[in-house]
Amino acid sequence: MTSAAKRKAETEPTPSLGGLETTVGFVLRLAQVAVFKDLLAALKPFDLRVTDLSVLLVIEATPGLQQRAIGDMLRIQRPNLVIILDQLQARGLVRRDPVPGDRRSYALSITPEGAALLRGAKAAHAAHDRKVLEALGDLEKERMLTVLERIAAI
Amino acid sequence: MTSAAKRKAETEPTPSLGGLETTVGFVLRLAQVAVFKDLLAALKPFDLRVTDLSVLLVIEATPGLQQRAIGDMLRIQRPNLVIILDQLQARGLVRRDPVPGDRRSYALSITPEGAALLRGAKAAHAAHDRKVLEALGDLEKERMLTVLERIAAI
DNA sequence: TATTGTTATACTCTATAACTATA
DNA sequence: TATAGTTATAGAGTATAACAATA
Repeated sequence: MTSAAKRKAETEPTPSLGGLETTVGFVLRLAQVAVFKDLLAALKPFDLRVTDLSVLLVIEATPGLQQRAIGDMLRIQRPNLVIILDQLQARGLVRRDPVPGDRRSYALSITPEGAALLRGAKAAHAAHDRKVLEALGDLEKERMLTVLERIAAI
Repeated sequence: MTSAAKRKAETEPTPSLGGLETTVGFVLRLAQVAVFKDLLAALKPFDLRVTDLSVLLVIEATPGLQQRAIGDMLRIQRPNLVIILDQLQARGLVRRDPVPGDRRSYALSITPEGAALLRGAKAAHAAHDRKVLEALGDLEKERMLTVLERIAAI
């Protein structure tokens, strides 16, 4: 041990997280950050952020949906969703079509190009999700989802 | 049903999350946001953010700790931690004392005022944590922590 | 009056480069 | 040369107020 290291060992106490490490909230946060980082990396080849993918998935699942509905479902503020859709539309991935009977809103849908990109992105998403599921071990996914939903409803 | 509502029902399909709702990552995110929102509200009376509390807890648990060590433990970039500590110090909650043998760094500690505030904040934190634990139902906390730690290590 | 989408803006969190003073 | 703390700044992500067009 060098004298500097020795002095360091004398001076610095062994650090502790002060109980934080046995807190669900703290570990929940670490897990969520890790999952989003991993998913973001997986979506990199498609130039999509996590939010972009979620918006595309919702539109694909329910074509004709209006912006307001998507924002409500994904908890994205309307002004922020405008920007996201502008970008996706500029890339030719989604369309904003007129809604018969309501000229205020748009019917959103995925373009063929969007669908093609989504196929790859969904495969990457699935691979990522499998990694997360492996971390669950023998804890059933449904059990985990139920608990997380209950926490989300706090 | 009004004619507007009827037209709405005809036009808008029943929306779906497109499989997102059965994804651990998505629900994990909802849970984490809910937990942090609840904790932030619980800490409001003490004028502390979640990060402030975690920093105070770590310093209290290990007095004499240096800024770098705290940043590493809590995953806070050093430049950002400077601001946080500046604020806590300006409020008289923490102290930056000289470290014998290394004039580059500071030994951090909680002041009596900080300790007094922390007592209340810790009680609020504990009450919040009990709410989270209730949402776990019969799933043991240790089991949950283990799974979340494994996910965090993805 | 209320609602959809929009614009502009602000606030928080997080991240990076470069500096200083020490080691 | 490397490290601790700092400064300045930039980039996400998120939030609110106010507007135009339409209901």
